[in-house]
Amino acid sequence: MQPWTDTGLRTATLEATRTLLVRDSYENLSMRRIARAVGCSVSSIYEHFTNKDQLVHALIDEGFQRWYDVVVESAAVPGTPLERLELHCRRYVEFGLANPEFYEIMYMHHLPSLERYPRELFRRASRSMDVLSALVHEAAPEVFRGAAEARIHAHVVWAIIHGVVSTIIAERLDTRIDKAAYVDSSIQFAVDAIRRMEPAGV
Amino acid sequence: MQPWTDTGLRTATLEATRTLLVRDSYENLSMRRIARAVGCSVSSIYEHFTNKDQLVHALIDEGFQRWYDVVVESAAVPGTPLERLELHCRRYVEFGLANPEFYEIMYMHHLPSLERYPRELFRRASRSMDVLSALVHEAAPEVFRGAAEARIHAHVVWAIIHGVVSTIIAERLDTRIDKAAYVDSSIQFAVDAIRRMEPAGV
Amino acid sequence: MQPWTDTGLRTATLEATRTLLVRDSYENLSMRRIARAVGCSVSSIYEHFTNKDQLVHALIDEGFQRWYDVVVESAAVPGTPLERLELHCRRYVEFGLANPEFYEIMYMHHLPSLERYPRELFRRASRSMDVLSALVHEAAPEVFRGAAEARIHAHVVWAIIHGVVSTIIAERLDTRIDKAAYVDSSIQFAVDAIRRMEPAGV
Amino acid sequence: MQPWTDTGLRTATLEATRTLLVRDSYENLSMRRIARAVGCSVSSIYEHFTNKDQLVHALIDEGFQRWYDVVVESAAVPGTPLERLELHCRRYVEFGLANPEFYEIMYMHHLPSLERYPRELFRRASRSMDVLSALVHEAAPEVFRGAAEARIHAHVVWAIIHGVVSTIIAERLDTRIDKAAYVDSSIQFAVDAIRRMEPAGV
DNA sequence: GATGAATGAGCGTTCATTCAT
DNA sequence: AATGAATGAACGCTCATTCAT
Repeated sequence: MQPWTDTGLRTATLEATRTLLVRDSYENLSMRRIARAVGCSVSSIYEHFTNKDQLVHALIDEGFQRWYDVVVESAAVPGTPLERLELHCRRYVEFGLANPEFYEIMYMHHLPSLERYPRELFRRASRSMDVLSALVHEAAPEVFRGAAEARIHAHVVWAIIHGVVSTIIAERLDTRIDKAAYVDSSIQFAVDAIRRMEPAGV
Repeated sequence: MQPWTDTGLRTATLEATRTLLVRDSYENLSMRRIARAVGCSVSSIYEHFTNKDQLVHALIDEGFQRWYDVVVESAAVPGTPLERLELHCRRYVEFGLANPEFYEIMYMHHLPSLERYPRELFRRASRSMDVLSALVHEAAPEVFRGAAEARIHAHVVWAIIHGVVSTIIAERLDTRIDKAAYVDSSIQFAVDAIRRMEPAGV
Repeated sequence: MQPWTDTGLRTATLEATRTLLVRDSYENLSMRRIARAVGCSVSSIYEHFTNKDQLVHALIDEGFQRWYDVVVESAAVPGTPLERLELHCRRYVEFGLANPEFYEIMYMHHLPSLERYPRELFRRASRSMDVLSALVHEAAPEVFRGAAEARIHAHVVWAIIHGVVSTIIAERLDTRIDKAAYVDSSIQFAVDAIRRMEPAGV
Repeated sequence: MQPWTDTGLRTATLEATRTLLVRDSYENLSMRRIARAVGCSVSSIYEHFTNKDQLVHALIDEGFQRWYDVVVESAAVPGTPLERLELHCRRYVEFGLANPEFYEIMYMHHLPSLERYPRELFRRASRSMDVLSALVHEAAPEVFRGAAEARIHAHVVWAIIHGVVSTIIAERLDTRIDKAAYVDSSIQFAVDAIRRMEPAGV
């Protein structure tokens, strides 16, 4: 049923890599460590992934797929556009905080090292962003002269929630700040700004 | 009078490191490369910095100092609190984009690797954040029941501008997005949200 | 009737190996690459060849067989002994330059790595040399007190043509030298030296 | 007095490499083996040679220098041109057989792997060949219409002696052949051929 | 204050080979 | 007859760091 025959080791490798990413961050990720974590030889990993890059790409891909699944599922939840936008934002933060290992390689990492990231995977990565753009457009249709303008605002919304998630993940949030309140405020911030655009357009 | 005796090599090392960070990114930073860039032996660098970590810490410190200088200078510019908040945000983005090498190690880098970052330096780092908190409090004084609440909102504001800068630096901004418009919209977003809080408090 | 049952894969393997030898030279020859070129698994090759060594030996053997075929065919061409000697030399150079991949493993390669090269194959390899010895003996029969002496001179003749071929194959020939003239002169050299022995014997 | 300060390790490395080349041939030469032979760490070798290539180049260079020293010394020996040509050939064979490790990397190895061999070193390598060309020209001056023609014949002479040396080094010489007689005959071959050119020019 | 020499650990990757199926 | 899975050893090379001078 699966597109690739799973020998177990492939899955185990991806899983171990994920774990290592959480514990030691990307910079300390090495094929040797992965092998040690999996409990197999280094060369065995090369049987399943041609490269370290390819292995990471596979993980990134899995991350974007997982996030896209959440996006699709959220988009199906009934509610006003603004409610759905808020849900989207909330799910984004939840996803990021629940999967920091994915989040880091998906969104926080330098592109140069991922330069050879295949075009097709890139496309898969941007699908979710398109949904957000559509949501923003839907939430304040009269405001934006076109999809282009909505796209900018979608990216601004994304800047907020990305700023929130990355700050928390990088452990840069002031310890005196209540995390939940911080997240709530940020999302409120984003949604309110879009909401207030409606009268502004009149 | 100076906290550290400067033989010239110390300064040269920091400078070379900065240059290397811009050119090759943090991942490719090595003591050897630095020494080669400075034109001295590796051990000479160890004469001035006990560690690679310590050297990077010194650079981070320098970055926070630079940013704080900008903050102080901006705070002195006359204008309404909201205007000064906007200026602060704009300067922040400018600073980040103009000094990506500093920005990366200051804000985007994992803490684990900097675990031993001394407490004192941390404090120096948060001074600028305090100014932002004060600015936000000042801009909408009746709204916040206390400094704590203002602090949260200041962090939300920061999440936005940090999201913007880090997205651009990590080269993750959709190529179809106009960068200037993106920056402007984001700052407008942040300031407007704080501004609209005024009547909300009534 | 055949000494080995040929499933097609054996032949395909030898063929692919030959191609790889031409393209990537012996140093880059690996079982993996061969398997990839053949389009089968690595283990399948091990089904037909117990070793990488054995596979190479089979190829060497094929090379010596090919060269022997040329030798036999050349020996059948009518002409004086000296003419046949010249033809032999010319064919040798032609064979070497046309099959550099064979030539390299046949004549230029270190023996140590082929230590286990079976005695029988060695014998097959020296048949051609025997023909050359016979030719030399025939060309100047009165000169040599015995086959032993003729054999030495045959090896000297071979040293020349081998020197020529290996120099060209190793790309060590001075670029200012015209290759054809170089080959012609060398062969002339060899044949003339043998020819002039005739009167010397008187 | 020496152009480079010798810490001993550099020299030891070159020496060990030479030894390994004789024992295990170039194909089995590895930085690890060298380090093991020297009795130091791998990285220590990298302190003295930037590359494996560079290390081998240094050795090749030393080889060509050694051979050139012999060439110059031989050229100073009094005698007729033909006698000096013979001496040159004899010394060549002696040098090759006495320094097989040098000979292999100097003359028998594929160029591709040495592609990056610096131009200057190449020039140093060809100086000796120029001397041989001059010797051949001198030995039969009326024969050759120009230096170009002499150069070809010099290369033919070289093909002989190279063929002899490489055959012996590669252990490809028929065991029934007396090595000394083989060498003598070859050299006689080469010199006689050049000598007989004199009357041929009349 | 500065350096040359040295090192052990680690990196990504490739290799020939084995073995159960 | 053929294969997928796995492995240990080796490869060239870079790293942060130490230490005697």
